[in-house]
Amino acid sequence: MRLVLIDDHPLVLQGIEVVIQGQKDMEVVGTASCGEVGIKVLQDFQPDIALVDLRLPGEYGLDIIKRARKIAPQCRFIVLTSYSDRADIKRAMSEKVEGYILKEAMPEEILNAIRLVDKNRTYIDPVIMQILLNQEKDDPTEQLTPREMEVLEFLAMGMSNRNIAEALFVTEYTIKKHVSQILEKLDLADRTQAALYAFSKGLGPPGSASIAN
Amino acid sequence: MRLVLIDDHPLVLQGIEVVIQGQKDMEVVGTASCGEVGIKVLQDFQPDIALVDLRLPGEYGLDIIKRARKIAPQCRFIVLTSYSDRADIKRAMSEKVEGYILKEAMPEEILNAIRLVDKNRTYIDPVIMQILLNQEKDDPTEQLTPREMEVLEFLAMGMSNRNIAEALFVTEYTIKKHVSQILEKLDLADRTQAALYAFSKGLGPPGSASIAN
DNA sequence: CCATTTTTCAACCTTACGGTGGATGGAAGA
DNA sequence: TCTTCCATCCACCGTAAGGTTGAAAAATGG
Repeated sequence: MRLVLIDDHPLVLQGIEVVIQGQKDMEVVGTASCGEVGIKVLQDFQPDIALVDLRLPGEYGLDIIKRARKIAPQCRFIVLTSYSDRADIKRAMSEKVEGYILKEAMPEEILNAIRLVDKNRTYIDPVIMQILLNQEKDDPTEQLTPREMEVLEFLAMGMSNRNIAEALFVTEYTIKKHVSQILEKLDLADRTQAALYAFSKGLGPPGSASIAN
Repeated sequence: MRLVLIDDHPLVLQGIEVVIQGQKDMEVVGTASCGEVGIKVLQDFQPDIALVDLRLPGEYGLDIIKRARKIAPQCRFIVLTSYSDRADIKRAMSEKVEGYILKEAMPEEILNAIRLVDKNRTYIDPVIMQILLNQEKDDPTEQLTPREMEVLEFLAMGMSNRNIAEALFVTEYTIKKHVSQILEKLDLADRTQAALYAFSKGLGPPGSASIAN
């Protein structure tokens, strides 16, 4: 198995490399600490499996995977993520990948995942699986219609009803209606609470929770 | 030098350990992956230096350091943090520690920091230093008076003027005045934008950005 | 002690916001 | 086909929010 690692933390890189060096059926053929280099490495080495961090400087790890699919079609991708990133995980599920592992996981679990994926199976960390299930069970945003979700995202950007109306090419009346529905469904008092709620769930300007100022 | 490592990511732990094993003047005497165990380890081994992750499950790494000061007084503390946590860094500066390093840093930099701290000096990653300087230079919240900051925190909790007034034992007029001042000073349109702004800076309900849902 | 800033309170006005009720057309599904 | 849900638009109403101006304690700092 030829592996490529993409993570912006040298220590994590080192850690994984050490874990893998102990296995004789695996080999790390290349590493990268940002997406740009990562793409290049994937193209050059054409590995069997790539471990990619979800959070990379500049662009999301998922965008890199999307691009990498084209230049390294045979490569399977395993997403590395942290438990504290769970707000992003749901969004991450949109792009299909072969595996999800938590950085909090034990090294053995990582090896396990790699071997499973090598056998053309999918590995999703049980903790992540549980997060997804729980989220879909009692997440009030599930009650929102697609259009309401769209409006909620604009709310999370601090926009007024009028601006949202212009952005969506409808009248302000319509937006007011949607906002009312959102507030009722989520049991919130006003748009500010809705904005904060949405923002805390990872909506709003991408990455602003971490990139803020 | 006797070191203790506290980080909830086994891979990072492994990475640091490998880096340090190559040095003959250093020795890792204990590791922990959460605050509770961390305190115990610090008490038992009484190390010279401890590397502590800023984000730990449950409580903030800083709270652990605060507690650890009492049970391991001679121990110097180096905070490990990620660049994406920079919203937390400012808050972290309140608790005085001997060193700050980024996980994105090269291993040599970490060794360098440890050696400096061992010589009773302080090491702050130049990138972090720059973040702090930039923040203090053009951070609009610096223009706010203490009272306005207080009100801003309530805004970040999604509270109405009336509720804030009650909480602070003043009239609603006063809060309206403060809110107007805040909006003008920060160049924002309405309370929602103010709330989002404050929230992204780490105000609002503690840790809700990451613990949400 | 004086100047400045901060905090507080107040009146007035305009606008945005949120609640309520109703109406329409379309799409999806039983 | 009929029903349900969704998205859209409209009107009315009350209240909250934000801008403006002014002013008077209170604290700060030289």
